[in-house]
Amino acid sequence: MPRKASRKTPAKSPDIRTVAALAKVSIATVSRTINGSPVVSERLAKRVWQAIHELGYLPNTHARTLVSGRSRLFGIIVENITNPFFPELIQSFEEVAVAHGYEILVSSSNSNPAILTTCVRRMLERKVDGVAVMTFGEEEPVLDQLMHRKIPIVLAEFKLQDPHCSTILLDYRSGIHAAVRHLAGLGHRHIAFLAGPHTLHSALTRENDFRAAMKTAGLPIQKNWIVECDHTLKGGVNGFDQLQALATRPTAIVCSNDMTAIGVLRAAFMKGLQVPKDLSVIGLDDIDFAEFTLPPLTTIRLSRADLARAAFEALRQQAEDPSNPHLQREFLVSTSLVMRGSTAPPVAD
Amino acid sequence: MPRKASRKTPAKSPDIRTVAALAKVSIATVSRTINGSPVVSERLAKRVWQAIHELGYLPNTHARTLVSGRSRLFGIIVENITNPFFPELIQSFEEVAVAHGYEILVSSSNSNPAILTTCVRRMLERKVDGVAVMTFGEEEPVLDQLMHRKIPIVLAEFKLQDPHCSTILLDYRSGIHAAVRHLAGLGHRHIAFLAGPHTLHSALTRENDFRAAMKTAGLPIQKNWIVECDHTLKGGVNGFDQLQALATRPTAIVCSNDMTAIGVLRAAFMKGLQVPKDLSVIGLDDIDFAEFTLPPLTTIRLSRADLARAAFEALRQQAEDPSNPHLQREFLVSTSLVMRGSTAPPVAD
DNA sequence: GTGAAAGCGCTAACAA
DNA sequence: TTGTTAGCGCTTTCAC
Repeated sequence: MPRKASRKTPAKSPDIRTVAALAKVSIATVSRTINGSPVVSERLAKRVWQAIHELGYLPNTHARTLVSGRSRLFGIIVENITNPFFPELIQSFEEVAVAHGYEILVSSSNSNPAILTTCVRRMLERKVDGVAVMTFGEEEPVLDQLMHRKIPIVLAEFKLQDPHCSTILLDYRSGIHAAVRHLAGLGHRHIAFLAGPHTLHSALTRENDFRAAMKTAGLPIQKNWIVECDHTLKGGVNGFDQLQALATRPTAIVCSNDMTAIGVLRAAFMKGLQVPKDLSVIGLDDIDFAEFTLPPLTTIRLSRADLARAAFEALRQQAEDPSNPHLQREFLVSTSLVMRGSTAPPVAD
Repeated sequence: MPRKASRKTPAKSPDIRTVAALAKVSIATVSRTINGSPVVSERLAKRVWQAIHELGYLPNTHARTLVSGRSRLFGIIVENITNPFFPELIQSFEEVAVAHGYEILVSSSNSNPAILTTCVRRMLERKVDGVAVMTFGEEEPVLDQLMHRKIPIVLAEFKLQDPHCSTILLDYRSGIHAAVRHLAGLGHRHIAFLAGPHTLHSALTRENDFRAAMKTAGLPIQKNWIVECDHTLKGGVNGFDQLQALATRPTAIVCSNDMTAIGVLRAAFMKGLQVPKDLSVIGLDDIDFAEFTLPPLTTIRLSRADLARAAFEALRQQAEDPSNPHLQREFLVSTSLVMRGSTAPPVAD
């Protein structure tokens, strides 16, 4: 009975030694082959690949990471995965990452500093090669942990004087100016802005760009017409209600993000206002859903794919080629107006 | 000049040896302390923790994984992260996982078998301790890879006779019966069903449950009134249009998921139909957004949190206690009707 | 061009 | 109770 032969050890999954044995080479050669080292002779390489396929061998990334010091893992921290903007961002980030042989670790901070800290800690334990912090302005508390350990980071809209930190600048200006110009061209003079939470850099930037755009367009800014919301649907509803309670009301509303705008659409409908006849609404982000609102939302598009690509590229450069003097530390992602059905000339007043 | 002292090696991050040295104990004691072994004396444990905090030491998970054979990593594969159902599921899954000291790897298959295969491969390389395949019925092609390697898997709505595979059964029946009963109670007799793609088990199950519910309610099923859509917004629009083109039209539509229902809402509005006055609509899932549609969507709630918890629990049991004879291999997640504003009695015909 | 061998940071036997 | 030590699976010198 071939007992000894048939049950060596309880059938572990094949490792580099198994492959080496089958291909009749050393494990070094197997390693070189897998990593595409040019020194291996074709003859041996072929035998190695053959063995690999035969065994269905998959290299153990943990072992690789341990010895090489590189995990090929990038973390991405978003504010809230439940906000449609982020899954689209994650999707694109995953795509580029996988295409380059990286894996990603996703976490939501839910705008909670304590959770954010935990996320970072977890990523540190998993030895990520870099972290994309896509929380748009709530990141300060954790930056230290990351920088301290010299982990590459990429931030949105927040510059940091640190050799390991890159920034993606979002050029809201172009999109917001286009939006205001569009509205002004339609004849609107009374334009409100539903801002995001003032704790977010991005929200502040957007608001400032709106103010600037209004000034450029020669339009008056009414203090009452800039109201701080929270980038949620419900926030948009509330913001709209606040605006409606005013003595003089705007004929158009620019929102700091699409969710807010969708909230406005909804609230306006409930109040019997017709968009765009009675009120023009413009969002920001252009989430997939914006196309399907009623009416379809005119909005300022911020490409998630562009953002994701920039974030990945920033991380990749830092991780793979940190000493390159031409390392790009600032990336720019632009915005643009996409016209749909939620804007029209104001009713004569 | 203290040159030698100040630059030992280029300041690597502290490892278990550094901690041991600082605490004046062996590395074994450090390891035991970290892992909560009860044998370490309080005195030493205290010194170790002290050193750990002082150094900001974080254990290297890759090293741990390598030696222990367990990565404390679970994979979760969803069909499409861009569908709002899934981020909510992922969010809950992440929460339970992290609470139990696990990390998660997220991937979208985008209903593409080739991508699915890649996802699984990546997860295998990262040595996940288990995979939750939440693609609702497109999983067959990859199951083999997973089972072959004896990785615990949990599937939604698909039973497999394999010792490493658990199943989460979704009890659509209760919810769908309640929905039909609700509609019948309102006086509807002409009820249509906008199904999901027939390639999905879950879609088929939902459709069958609808048929059964209609039968139970003593209502006729018209062949024309069951149309296959694709679980997207656009699909809902198309489905609605198809129904409208019919000679006799339903007064109520039950949809296989919320996105479809939202599409119907939108299409109905465009056609000048008022929901729920002219048409009742019921969705399935109860995504966050359902509450904010116009009118708010009456829908069959499928709790993502329950689903996520069940999936995690299934995986955890298999990963941590595979030989337990009481291991639970089937989990049930139920559904229930949540009434909102999209249903009403039919107009007299 | 190829192989032998030294670790990467940790856990788990085994000794003491 | 604590410490010593042998690997986990791999990459990477360094010889040959």
